[in-house]
Order: sequence, then structure tokens, then C-alpha cells
Amino acid sequence: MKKNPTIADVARKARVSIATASRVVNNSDHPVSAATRRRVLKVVAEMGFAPSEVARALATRQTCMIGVIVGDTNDPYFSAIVRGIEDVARENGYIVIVCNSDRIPAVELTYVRTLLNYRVRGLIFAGGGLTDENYLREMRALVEQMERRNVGVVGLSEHLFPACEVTIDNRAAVRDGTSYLIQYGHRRIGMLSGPAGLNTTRLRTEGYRDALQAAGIAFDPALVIPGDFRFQGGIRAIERLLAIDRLPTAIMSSNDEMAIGAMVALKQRGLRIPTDISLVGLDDILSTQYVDPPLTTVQIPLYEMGATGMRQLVRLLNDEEIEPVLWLNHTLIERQSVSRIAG
Amino acid sequence: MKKNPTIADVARKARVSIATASRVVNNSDHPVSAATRRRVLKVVAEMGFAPSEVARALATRQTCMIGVIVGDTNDPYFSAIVRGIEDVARENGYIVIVCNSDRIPAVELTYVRTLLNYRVRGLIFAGGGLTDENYLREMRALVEQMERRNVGVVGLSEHLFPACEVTIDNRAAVRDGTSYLIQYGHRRIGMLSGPAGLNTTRLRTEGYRDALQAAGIAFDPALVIPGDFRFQGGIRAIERLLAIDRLPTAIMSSNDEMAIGAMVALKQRGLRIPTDISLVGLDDILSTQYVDPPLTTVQIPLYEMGATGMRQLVRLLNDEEIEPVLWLNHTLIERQSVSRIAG
DNA sequence: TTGAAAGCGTTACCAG
DNA sequence: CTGGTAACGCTTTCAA
Repeated sequence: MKKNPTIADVARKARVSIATASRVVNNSDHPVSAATRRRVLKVVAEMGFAPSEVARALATRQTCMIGVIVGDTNDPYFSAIVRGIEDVARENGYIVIVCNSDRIPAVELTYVRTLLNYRVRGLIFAGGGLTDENYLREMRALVEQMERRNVGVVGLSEHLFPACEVTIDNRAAVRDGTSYLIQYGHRRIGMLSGPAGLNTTRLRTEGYRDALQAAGIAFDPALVIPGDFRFQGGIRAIERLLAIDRLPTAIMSSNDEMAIGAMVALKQRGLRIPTDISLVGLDDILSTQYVDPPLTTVQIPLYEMGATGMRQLVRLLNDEEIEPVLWLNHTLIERQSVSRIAG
Repeated sequence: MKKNPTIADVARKARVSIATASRVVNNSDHPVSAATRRRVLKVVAEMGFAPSEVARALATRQTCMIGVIVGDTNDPYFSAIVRGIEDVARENGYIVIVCNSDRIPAVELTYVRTLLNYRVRGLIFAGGGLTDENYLREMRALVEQMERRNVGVVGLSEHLFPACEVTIDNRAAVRDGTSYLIQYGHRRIGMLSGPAGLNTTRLRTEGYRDALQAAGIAFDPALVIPGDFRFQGGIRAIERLLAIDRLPTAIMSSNDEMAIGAMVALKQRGLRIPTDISLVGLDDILSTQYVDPPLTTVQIPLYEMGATGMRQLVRLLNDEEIEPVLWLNHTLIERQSVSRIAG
């Protein structure tokens, strides 16, 4: 097992001091004669020297690593966001560590601590904020610590601890989706809600209630089915809805994956979409385009959210002024899963 | 901006030497009296001390970071693999750095170099091996270097440089998918192939030819449409196929995403699946289950590939004996996109 | 324009 | 059982 060449090796071979070698390697503005520079560069190339980021980090007390906490990389929602983050990170010389929390408070906390021990330069919380009290208490302490230690934090949803945010208005997004259904004459509208313990779930459910209220429709808690943001969850939700006396004429889902699960379950039972029941999703993941019928959905600019979040983080780390909260727009994408209610 | 507490701070406050503090923090087997240990632990808790992984890495010349090179995290193929890797990494105390190469040789090489500078402990190449000559030359040199520097390498496909591998038999997988179509009476079978410059593309195309040959069907190069593994690529492929005089009666796609693109394009043109044209995919991503009709496909155990790959890497790093190549099984999943040819 | 040397925060070896 | 201290590989300040 051979060792990596060090800057000392380079210096020795080039017959210069370590300081000088360091200067040319880092392209420092400290003056170095052309001849010396050339000599060092030649040796660097010969030996294939590249400075150890670990040693550099220790000396400068700074890494170029960014931690990203997601619920599950395998969920298209997160994978799109992560791609946006990673692209911008790369452009700016950062490297990204991805951590799957499965939205479990303890896992998330452990990851944050680990990332801090690795001295990441910044942290992006890609998922919706968790509402667990213990979690929040600990997380607030950690965030405060990060503040002091100068590690940047940005959240890509409305979090319950202080941090810069890049987010859409979750409440309004679901309100708009639901209102759209109401415009189409629906009054008995089901809601597929997200997992418990998530701020986003709360906000989206409120958006649903807002829309009903604005239209003077009574809120029926039996029509709100808790879910898990996953395909199977959508299927189960339909089973639960079927257990109540009468199906709603339309369903607002708090994400696409569940909406698609619902669509499949409904079709399996011989129900036609949108003739028998209308469906609106949220996110606009790719597969909304290839299900049958294509799903009408409220689009969230996922990739952009990731990219913008990372851009904000870069600014933060460069001590530039940034707005504490950046709102991104959602857009209703009309496809073919909604129709005017019969009769 | 406050500094992180160091082990020296702990030692001072606990009135012990740095060496002793380090011993208790690391749970070293070097003897430490119970009283001392208690005292140190108390201070550690009070100060919220956690050792800097950066300093630790410098001292031990070892990190617990694993680099993962993928084509695109946002592609369900890779996101499933990454999830498998990350789960096993976490169980074993490793952290994962994800890098999107978009299968561009230069990007991949740059990433590998960067990861090496960060002193990752191991590297997983999740995508199919690139065939670019320059790339291969450089990559072989890098792999050799990693060998010497003791950084583990595992590839999750058949790569063209020496490394441990965990892979399915790509050639056989496509052969089996194609043979399945042949069993259903198809003889004029199109092939949606992968991007150029990818070993996997080559192998899968060979599998297609193998199946034709075994059935005594002449190979028609016009029926092999190059693709990009993406939804849009599938759509474009159908446009190209339509440009030839007569559509094939069946299509073998070298991944699901393209198969689904093809399905959508075909349906848009009023063709029925599988009545008018049969379709077989490869991968078994989640959406194969919710397209209409559900897609018959050759399943690749993606999550398992990632998890197994990471497990092998862990063994490698523990100097355990491992098999150089681990073959995982593919399985044909019959759904509803294939029918016996009419007539 | 160059170099010496003091850190950075740990680990681990060697003495005691 | 405890402590002193030399690395680890680099950056950066201060002198020359």
C-alpha cells in the first residue's frame, strides 16, 4: 500500500519550501517567480499530486461538503430535488452527502449530528418539517449551534425551526387544487392526506379546508384519509374510502404517487376516471404523464426548489444578503383526470 | 462565531491528559479507571463534545465516506440502487456522497478524482461501464492507484476496468425478454437500445441478437433503435420505427422508462397494447405497475444490487475474502403488455 | 520572492 | 492506569 504524495514531497522534489509549493498549488496571489512556479507545476504533474481535502479542511476549518436530509431518495419527489441540489453544488465546487431519514425524528437527528462532526459547510433539509416535540427541541438547539458555528442551513419546506427557506405555499397549492375540483361542480371531495407528524401534511390539509370553506361546503373529517405519500398508500386509501357509505365524486391527493395508487385501485374496481370520480394530484412527477388518464395535478417545481435552495445556501456561505424565505410558484396542470360532475 | 469544543477542552476541564480523554471518547481498550472515565464522560456531555471527523481522518488516514457515481439520481433505476447503498452504508457507519455523471466520461473522471482527494474509503460505480477509450485508459490508471492506496472499488454493472462487481447478466436478461416474445409467436421484434458508449448497451443488444439467432430469426439492424434510457427517448423511438415501412409486432426495450414512453406514443397513435403490438421492458421500476396495460418486464433487483454492492464494499474494506463477481438474478415478470401474435 | 514554523484536532506510540 | 508528544498534510503568518 503506497501513500499519496504530499505537498512536502512536491516541495522537496522541486527544491522549494512547502510554503511556496502550497502557493502555486493554490494559485495564491502571493507572488511567486515564474520560474519557480513552472518548476513546481512540473513536479505536481509528474507526481500526480492533488492536495488532501481532509488536511486542507483541518487547516482551514472549512470543508466543501453539503449535507442533504431527505425522506427517501427513491421517492421521485426527493430525487428530483436532490438532482437540483447536486447540479448547483457541483457548479460551485461543493460535494453532496445524501441522507435518508424516512422522516423518523431520531434518524434525522442522528444524521444531523454526524454531518456536523464531518464539518459540513451547510445543510439542506429537503423534506417537510417534522412536528415531533422532542425532535423540535433538539433540532432548535442544533440549528442554534450551527448558527454559531457558521454552518448554513436551508429548508425546502416550511420548517418549524428558524432557517432560510425555499418553498412553495403548500396550503395555497392544495387550496387551488381543491378549488379547481369545486369549480367543476364537485362538493363531496375526499382528501388523501400525508403522514402524521409532518408540518407539510398539516398545511396541505388546511388548504383543503380553506377551499371547502370558501365554497361554503361543510368539512367532513371522514373524507380525509391519512396516507404515507406512497403508491400503496393511495391504494389503501381507496379501500378505506370504499368502507364509508358513499364514495366522494372527487379526490384531492396531497401528492401524485398516492393519487396514482388511488387511480389504479379505482380502475381495478371498475370505476372510470374521470367519469365516475375525478382526481387531482400534487407534485407533477413524470409518471403523471403516463398514467391513464394523465393526471391533473398541481405542479411543484421540484428540481428548481433543489437548485434554488442550493443557490441560496451558496450565497449564505459567501456572506451575501439573502431573503429569509423564498416562495416558489405552484401551477395547476390540467390533464384528463377531472371532469364536470354528472347531473 | 464560536468554535467547536475540542478534545483538549474536554481534557482540561476533566483534568486529565488529552490521551486519556481520547481513550474514553473512543472507548479504547486501553485501561482507564472507572472514576476517570466517569469524569470525562460527564464533561463530554456537558460540553456537547463530539470529535471532529476531519481531524480524526487526518490522524488515522481513514475516512468513513463512500463515493457513489450514478448516471442520474433522478432516474428511478439509480435512485433505487442508491437507496440500497445508503441503507447498508448507514448500518455500517459510512456516509455516502452521491455524484451524477450523466454518463459523461469527463464528468465521471473529475468526480472520481475529487472523491479521491476527499479520501473516500471506497467508491461504487452504479452505472454501466463507459466504453470511451480515453476514459478507460485514465480510469484504469485511477483504479490501479486506488488499489495501491487501499480504497475499495465496486461496480454494479459489467465494467471494463478491473474491480469487484455485483451485477446481473445483462445479456441474458434481454435474451430472456426477447425469447419470451418469440415464444408468443413474434418474429419481427424491435429493440429499443441504450445510449452509445455504454457497455451495458452493448451487452443488452447482444442479448437481443442471441435470442433472435437461437430462434433462427434474421437480425435486421433497422429494427434496433438507439435510445437514452428515458421516457422521451421511448417516444422518439416510436417515431423512428414508424418511419420504416412496417412496424414490428413486438418491442423489447432495454429499460422500462423507454418502454413506457413507447407505450404512450403507440397509444396516442391509436395502437392497442398488446393487441396491436407487444412490449417488454427491463428493470421493473414502480411505474410499470401503474401504466395501462401494466408492463411485462424483466426485473432487476435494483435495491438489492445497491445493498449487496455496499455489503461487498464493506467486506472489502474489512479485508475479508469476497468473490470478485457476484451475479444477481433477473426475473421475468409477466403482466399485460404481451399477447400472442394475431393470425 | 522565499522560507520557517505555528497551528488545525485527533490518534497512537512510548514512557512512566 | 496516566500523560507527553510526534505525527497526519495542509494553510498562513511572520521574517528574511
